[in-house]
Amino acid sequence: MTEAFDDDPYEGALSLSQRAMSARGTPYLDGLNTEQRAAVEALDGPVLMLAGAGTGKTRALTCRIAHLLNTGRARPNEILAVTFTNKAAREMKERVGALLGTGGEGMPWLGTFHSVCVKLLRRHAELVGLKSNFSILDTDDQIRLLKQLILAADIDEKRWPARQLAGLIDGWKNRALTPEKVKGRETAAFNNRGSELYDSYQARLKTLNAVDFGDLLLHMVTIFQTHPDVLEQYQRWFKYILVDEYQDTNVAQYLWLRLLAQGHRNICCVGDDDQSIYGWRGAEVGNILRFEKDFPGATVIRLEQNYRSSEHILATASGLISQNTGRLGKELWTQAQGGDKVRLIGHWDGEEEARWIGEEAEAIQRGTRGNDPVSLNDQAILVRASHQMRAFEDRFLSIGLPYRVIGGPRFYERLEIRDAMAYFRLAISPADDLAFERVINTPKRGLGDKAQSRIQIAARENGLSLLDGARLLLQEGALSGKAAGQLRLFVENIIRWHDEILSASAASATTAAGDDDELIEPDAAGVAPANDLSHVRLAEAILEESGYSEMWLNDKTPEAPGRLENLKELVKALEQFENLQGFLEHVSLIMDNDKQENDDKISIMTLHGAKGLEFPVVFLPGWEDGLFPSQRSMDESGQKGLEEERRLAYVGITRAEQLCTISFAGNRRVYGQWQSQMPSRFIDELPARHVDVLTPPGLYGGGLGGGFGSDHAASPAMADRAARADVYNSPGWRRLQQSAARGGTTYSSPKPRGKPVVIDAEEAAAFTIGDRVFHKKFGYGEVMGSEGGKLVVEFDKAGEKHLLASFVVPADSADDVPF
DNA sequence: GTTGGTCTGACGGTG
DNA sequence: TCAGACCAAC
Repeated sequence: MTEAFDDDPYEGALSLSQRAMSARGTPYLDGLNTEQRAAVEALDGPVLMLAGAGTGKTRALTCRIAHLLNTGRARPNEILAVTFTNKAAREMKERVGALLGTGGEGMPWLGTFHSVCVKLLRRHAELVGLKSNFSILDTDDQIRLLKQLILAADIDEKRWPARQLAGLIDGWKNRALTPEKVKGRETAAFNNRGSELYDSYQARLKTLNAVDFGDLLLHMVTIFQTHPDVLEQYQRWFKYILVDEYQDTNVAQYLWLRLLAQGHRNICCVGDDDQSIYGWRGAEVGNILRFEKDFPGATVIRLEQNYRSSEHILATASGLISQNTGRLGKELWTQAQGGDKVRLIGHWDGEEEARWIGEEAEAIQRGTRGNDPVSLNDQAILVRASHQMRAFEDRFLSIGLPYRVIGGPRFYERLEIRDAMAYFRLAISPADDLAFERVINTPKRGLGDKAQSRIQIAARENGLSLLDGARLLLQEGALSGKAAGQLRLFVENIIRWHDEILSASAASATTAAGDDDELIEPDAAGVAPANDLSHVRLAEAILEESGYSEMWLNDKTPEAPGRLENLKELVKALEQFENLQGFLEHVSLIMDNDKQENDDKISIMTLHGAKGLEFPVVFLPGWEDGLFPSQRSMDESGQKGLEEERRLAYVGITRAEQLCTISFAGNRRVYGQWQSQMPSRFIDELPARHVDVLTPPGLYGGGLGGGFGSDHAASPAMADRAARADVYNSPGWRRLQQSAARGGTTYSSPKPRGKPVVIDAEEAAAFTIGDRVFHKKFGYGEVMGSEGGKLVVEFDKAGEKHLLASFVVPADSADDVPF
């Protein structure tokens, strides 16, 4: 695990490249600052580029690639450059292309970790018992498969849901732990059978000739570790390695990189420990903190000049992040001066917050806030969790404010698209059992649970795929008339489609022969526009002949037309690909959905999704304890979790160039129930000097402030003083902050005691606020009030619950009740 | 086997 | 709020 990087046989390469450098100009170096330039020119040996938010990291990185190519140190296909997102990969490709005046193609190994690994794994699949045409399961498939395994293991799926198992297994894979390595590390989860389930999951994947996302990395690490010859080949091949967002790498990615970097030792990692926000999916900030130990003699370059944000915004972000411990430490600075302070405003509830932000965005767009007009495209709302988006969508729809949701439910995750894709998958590989299961009874073919389980049994007993199992049953005449007829049709269709694909690919194989030029491959399977569109026709035919399109035509629900529309779009998207196979690959890895739109719209996205982006105007709503920082994060990871949330806040603030507005609401609907919220503890950590508080008096005190938010902008200084006095110094604020600091359980504002709670006619006044009650599952608690006919009880152990009064009894009578 | 109604528990994000 | 699970009726 700790192989030393002690010997570097490529030191002599220097003179060669220097010769090359003098041959061509280096215009791309112009305009870089000293540090950026150092980062671009330190080509050899390990380099760690600590690049704070907005310091021109991508610029430095792309210039570095250009420089590598321009100085002749490496050919485009000898550079391995990995990113986390498709967006980042695309951007880098484009920018390198622009710098060099080439198309931006021609860097086959610039991509996401996953896409690079797929490419590698297709070449070496047999080393881990797969065929090179393995399919990539998405989360949905994964869950369905795990569900079956849990069922088969006779474990209560209620108690141990498949989602949780998926999380467990992902966690292991992120840490590069194979089932063998997990054995003996058993936890109580899944009745101590977690590793057993993991093992059978992997076995099942192998028989399905499939991998999940985690496997892409894990398998490659396994191959590199067990086949030194393969590893050496790539160590030699990749002369330079570049890694974006290094702080987000997990253990598997880290090992993968280290193994590959052992050859030339030319690895350049770019990252910012303050922007590490993916701990929950296994990212190890430790990787970046440890870089200099891992790669002795590494050059460390800090990019600290910020070109993005105004002075106050930067200072606010810095003040906040300085509360974190264990940082590598960077001092961001800017030449920019003046500008608006970060604004802070509290609202009565989430809807009010959405309303205010909508109005504010429009005012800023028109320039009626005393500012220059800012288009909606240049404004963004960044939320902690995607469910917060809804309030904004509702509001914006009703006032007709154009918006776009970025990273919302993705096109390819829609039901109808997944169904259609399952048909395509079956056509390509009829043995794809997961796809078979998905659509065997969609549209309804009268093949319900009973028929399906018979097919399952027939398949398992004979070691066949479900399709072949079904054929067997048909041959034996084991099914009754109607079901048999439908099944026969289904099976015959699949085989016919499959045959068409086979003959189509046989035809194209004769025309398109060509060997791999060493490790150079045509980029991703068939993204090039195809002139032969037979696969598009086939796709249409599949949707027709399966009866799938018809199913939605006959569907009277309001969403049916939209679904048909989506299916059309799907078929259209196919035109860009050479064949169905290439399309499926694209979908499983790319799956992104951001269309180029030219309309002026405000963006709504999650904080995670906003990383790497910047906007002149940014709104950061929902800064409430429990929501942000998220309760779950703190429960799961304690102090570490809180610091990660703080980094997320830092990422949010640093997205803003000119104007950043933080807001919180006193009340919010959670799971459709109203809940009182407390301002986020992060608000208290903002350096007051750089913050304008727009909150009017009385949000938490007496009368609830309606009517604020309109006039304070006219006299910001006054509003500032008045508001600060109220918000920062009011007893209410202090009390809230103190109870937050105690980590108190109370998310409810104080309620008057002794007032009867009317639940319904029968139960009227059965309970009073402040009553102690007992519930058979949640234990003892205190009645806080009522809502929507339900009792609100704060349980000592289980927290606040909303439940029917009939489920609790007065605490003192608990012993009398035979539960 | 299908449909439809009620009940329950989840909502952190990504490839 | 809302999807999925569950159960009763057709």
